[in-house]
Amino acid sequence: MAAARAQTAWWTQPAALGDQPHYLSIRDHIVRRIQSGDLPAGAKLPSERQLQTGAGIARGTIREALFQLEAEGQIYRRDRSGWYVSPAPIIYDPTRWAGFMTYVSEQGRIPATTTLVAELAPAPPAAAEVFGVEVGAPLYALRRRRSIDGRPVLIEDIQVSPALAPGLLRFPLDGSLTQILKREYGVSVARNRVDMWPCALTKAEASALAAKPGTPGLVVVRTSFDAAGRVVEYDREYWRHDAMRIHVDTRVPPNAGDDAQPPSAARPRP
Amino acid sequence: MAAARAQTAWWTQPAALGDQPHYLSIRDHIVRRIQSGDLPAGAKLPSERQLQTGAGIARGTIREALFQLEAEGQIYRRDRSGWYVSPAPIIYDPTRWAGFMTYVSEQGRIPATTTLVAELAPAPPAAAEVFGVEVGAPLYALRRRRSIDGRPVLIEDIQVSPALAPGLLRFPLDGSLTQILKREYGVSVARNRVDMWPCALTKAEASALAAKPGTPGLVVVRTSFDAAGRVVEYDREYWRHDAMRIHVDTRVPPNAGDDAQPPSAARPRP
DNA sequence: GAGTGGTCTAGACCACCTT
DNA sequence: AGGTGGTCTAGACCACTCA
Repeated sequence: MAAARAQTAWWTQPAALGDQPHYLSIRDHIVRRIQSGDLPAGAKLPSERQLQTGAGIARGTIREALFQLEAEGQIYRRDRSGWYVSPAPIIYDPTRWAGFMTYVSEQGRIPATTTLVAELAPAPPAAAEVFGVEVGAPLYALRRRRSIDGRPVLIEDIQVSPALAPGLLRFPLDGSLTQILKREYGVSVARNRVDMWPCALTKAEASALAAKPGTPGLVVVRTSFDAAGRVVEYDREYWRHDAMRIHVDTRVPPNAGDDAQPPSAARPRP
Repeated sequence: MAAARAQTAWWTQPAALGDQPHYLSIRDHIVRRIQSGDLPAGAKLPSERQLQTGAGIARGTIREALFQLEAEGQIYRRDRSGWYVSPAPIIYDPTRWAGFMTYVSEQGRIPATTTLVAELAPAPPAAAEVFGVEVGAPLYALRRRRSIDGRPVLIEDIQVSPALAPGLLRFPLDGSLTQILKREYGVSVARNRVDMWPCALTKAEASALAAKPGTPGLVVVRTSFDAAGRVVEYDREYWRHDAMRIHVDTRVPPNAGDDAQPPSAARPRP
C-alpha cells in the first residue's frame, strides 16, 4: 500500500473500475490510502501540487477529487493551511439535555470550549420572537467555539433571558450552560425543539472554525423550555458537517391514535 | 431589478461590498435575482455560458458561484440539464409515524412515490444485524423514489421482515407503508430510532434523482420498533440536501434524574 | 520567506439531455 | 443536431499560514 508513492503517475493508467472520470480515480486512490492506515485520522494530506505527481495532471483536477472527499466528509481543510483526514464523527443527540462536554467525553473524545463573546445585548428579531420580548430588549448573548480533540467543530450563539437567570455572566461559561441554569437557578429543561439543516458556512462562522467560507456545514437550532413552557435557552449551532452524526431515539405513547402526531406537530416554521 | 440583464458585464465592476472574490459577487447577483422574484422557485437559470456575459469571465468562475449557491441549498442541478432555483424545503420530523405522503400534503405540497424495486431478497449485513437474522435470510426489500411537486427529492431502501408481514408485496406500495403494516397486519410503531448525517450522493442514488454523483445529500436511517421491541421497518433514505429541514420536538419525563439520558442513550454506532 | 491553498483566465473535448 | 453541463489542461497571481 505504501508503495503507492512511486514516481510513476499511477492515475494516468486506465481507471481501476473502468470508465469513470479521472478525478474519481484520484479520489479512490486517496480513499485507499486512508483506509489502509497510510493516512490516519487527523493526518495532513500531501499538498495539491505534490499530488499532481508532475505528469499531465492539472491542479484543478486534483482539487475536484479533494472537493469530492470533502463533500463525503472524509477530509476537511484548514483555510490556506492544508487538507486533513477527518476524524470519526461524534454522535449527537439534540433531544438530550446532557451537554456537549458530557457526551463528547462519553465517546472517549476530548471536548473543549472557548467563550468568544459573553454580553448583555439587544435581542435580534429571531430571538425576540422566541422569547416573546420586544426586538432590542436585553438578552444574555454567548458565542462559543467548541472543539473535539483540539479540532474546532462548531460555533454556537446562545441567548438566555436575564429574567430567568439574572447575573448569569458571573459564572464560568466554558462548561455546561444547562447545568448552570439548573444548579444556580433551579431551571431545568422539560422540552427541546430542534431544527436542523445542511448549510454552507458563512464568513463569520467559517473564520472562527479556521474553515473556508462556503465549507459545507450543518445548522442546529435548539429552543429549550422548562416545565412551565418558558424559553430557557435559544441556541444556534454551526457544525462542520463531517464532525457529527445525529441520533434520535423516540418512544411513542402507546395509546395514541391512528393519525395522531405525538410528540410534535411538525408545523412549518420558515 | 429586472434591468440587471443589461449587456454590460455588471460584475466586472468593483464588487458591491468591496473586497470579496469575484465569484461571490456573481453569487450575490444571482441571489438578488432570486429574491427579487426575477428567478422564482423552480425556474431554470441561464446557461453557464450565458452567465459569462461575454467579458473576461472564465466559465470556471461562474461555476464556482453556482457551486456556492448549491452548497447553500439555493439552487440545484439536474444532471447535464441545467441549474434550477430550489423550492422551499419541507419540514421533516423523523420521530413521527405519519408518512411522507401525509406531511408533504399537510404542508401544501404534492407528494408522489414511485416504487422502483419490490422483492424478497437476501438480507445484506446491516439489515441482518438490525433484524437479528442471518446474513442472506429473506427480507422484503423496497426501493422507492419520492417526489415533491414533481421534483424527485429522495431515494429510500426499506427492509421489512416477512415474519411480521407475510405477503406484503401484494399490497400497493406507493402509499404509506406504515399504514399498510398497521391496517393489514396490526403492527404499529412504538419507537423510532433515527440517525442522520450529511453525505455526497453516490452514483446509484444520484442517477435515480437525476442528480450528479457527488451532489450534497443527507442520509436518514430509521429503525422502527413495535411495542414488543420487534423491528418493524428498517429504512435508509437519501435526500437532496436542499429539500428538507429536520424538525424534532421532544418532551422530557418530568421526574428524570440530573444526568440521566432519556429518551435515548446516544450510543456510538459506527 | 517559502509554501500552501484560493482565485482566476482561456482555452478544449466529451457525454448526455433536449427538441 | 444543437446546447448543456462535466471534465480537463496549463498556465498565473494573490493572501495567507507556518516555521
